[in-house]
Parts: sequence; C-alpha cells; structure tokens
Amino acid sequence: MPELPEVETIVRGLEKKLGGAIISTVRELRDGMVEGDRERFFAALPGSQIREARRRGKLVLLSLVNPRAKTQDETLVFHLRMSGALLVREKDALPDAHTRVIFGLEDGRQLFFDDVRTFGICRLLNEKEKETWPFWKNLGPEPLEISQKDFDALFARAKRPVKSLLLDQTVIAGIGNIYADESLFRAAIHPLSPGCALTKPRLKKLREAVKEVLAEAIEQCGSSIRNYRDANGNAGAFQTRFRVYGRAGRPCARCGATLEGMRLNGRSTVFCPRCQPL
DNA sequence: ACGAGATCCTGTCAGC
DNA sequence: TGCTGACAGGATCTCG
Repeated sequence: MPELPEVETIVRGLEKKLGGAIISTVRELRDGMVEGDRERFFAALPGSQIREARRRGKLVLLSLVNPRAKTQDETLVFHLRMSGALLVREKDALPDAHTRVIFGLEDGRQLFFDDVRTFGICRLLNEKEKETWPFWKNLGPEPLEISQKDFDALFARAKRPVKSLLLDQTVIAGIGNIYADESLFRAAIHPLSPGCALTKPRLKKLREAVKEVLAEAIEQCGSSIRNYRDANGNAGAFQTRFRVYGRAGRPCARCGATLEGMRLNGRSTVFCPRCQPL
C-alpha cells in the first residue's frame, strides 16, 4: 500500500525513465480508473510531453505540456491507494489481468497502471480543478517540510486520537497505517492520545519520529508488503525495519513487553503498552 | 459538527 | 481437497 516513501520511490524512478517522453495513446482496460473530466483526459493526453515526475502526499504527479494543442498545461495525477503500481514497460510487453490503464509512448515503450484491487484512480488536473477537486484542495502539509510550529498547530485543538489525525490527509499528507504506527512507537506516544493532550516536547518528538521514519523508509526504497513495486518492478526493504506494524502479540524490540493490537477507525493498530502509555 | 462504521475491490490465508 | 469467512485498508459516503 503505497504511502509517502513508496510514492517518493516510484516518482524518482519515473522521473529518470519518463522525463521528456511523449504520450501517444491511452487505453483504459477497466472502467472507473479514470476520474474527473474523462472526455478531456482521453482527448488531451495524446501528444502531451511528460516534463517531470513529482509527488504530493501520496499522489504521483506527472507534469505535462502539449506543444501541439493550445490548451493550458495539465498534470496527470495518480492515486495508487491500496495496490496500484506504475510500471515502465518495453514496446512488446503485454498487460496482465491487473493492468488497468496503458499509456503508449512515442518511443514505443508503455506506462502500465496496474492495480489488483482497483481502488486507485488517475485523472487530469488543471489550475481550475485544483480549486474544485476536494482531495487536492484540502490536502494537508507535507510532513517532511512542515515547521514545528505549524506541526504543533495541527494537534493543538484536535480532540481526536493522534493516530486518526496522522492518517487524515487533510491534516497532514502522505502518512498511512504503517508509518503512523511506526512513528507513534518511535515517539513513545499511545495511538489513542488526543491530539490536544500532547505537550510541546512530545509534539517535537512526534514530528522528529515522523520525519525519521519517512526518511529511513525512502532510503530503503519503501516497504514491500504484498504487492508493492516501484517503477522498475523492484521491491523496497523497509519492511524488515518494522518495530510494531504487523507484530501484534510479539515482544517489543525495545522493552520486551507483548505488543498489543487494536482497531482504530477500522485500521489495525499495533503499539507497545509499556513504551507507549496512555 | 463530528466521528464511527460500511463500502468499494481482489488476493491470500486460516480453519473446518 | 475445497469451500467459507476474515482480513488487508485509503478515501468517501451514510448515519447516529
């Protein structure tokens, strides 16, 4: 499930491989993957050149220019959700059962948008839609860039559990279930602690833990559980560093107490009852 | 208004 | 062996 570090890894791969490439064809193999103005999507993409690959939260952004059309510049956006993958394939590569959208490139290569569970979406985004697409408009700040002061303000008046806040993309962008649990463990904060109950020193610890976990995971090219792969089809390595995620019932690496599992907002949540007291 | 729960989807795995 | 149900969970929708 691509979260910020996985998306960052994918984007770095795409930037290397796709910078300057021109899209010639688009084929949606399964309905519902293309969101927003579908008509514009299929009309505007052929002939568009990919200028750069970027990331915002968990979104993959490919900035496009179309020298032939007189339309404004667009951004091709992907949200990979649970099981999406973006794979650069050679000319004669064939789609498999989970390939949902195929972007043919002028040089013959293909960009496959694969997604087993089909929760992922892609869409075009122009300046106007940046004001009207709620997910984009309401997306919170980047955790690797936010100042401590702004970070503190996200939690100061919020009564909700700190983990709910970390997972809320309108509060802070890019953190998912894995890195929320791992960050809270490193900061020694109970997932149910209300945001407003966190003191300044604990918020400082939390921001540092979030940044540290994300940076380490990016260094390891993300975590591969189930089917995550980057643009080259490679797996990440951070899953070997998990201290709590997926480890309920096993001993805490720090203190030896049995890690506890619970459900929060329908998500599996693992924490150490001794290291992360409420 | 806020928050909890259901929903979308498919593959995997445990248990009978 | 083969079936069934639980589970994985990001974002959105519905309901209390």
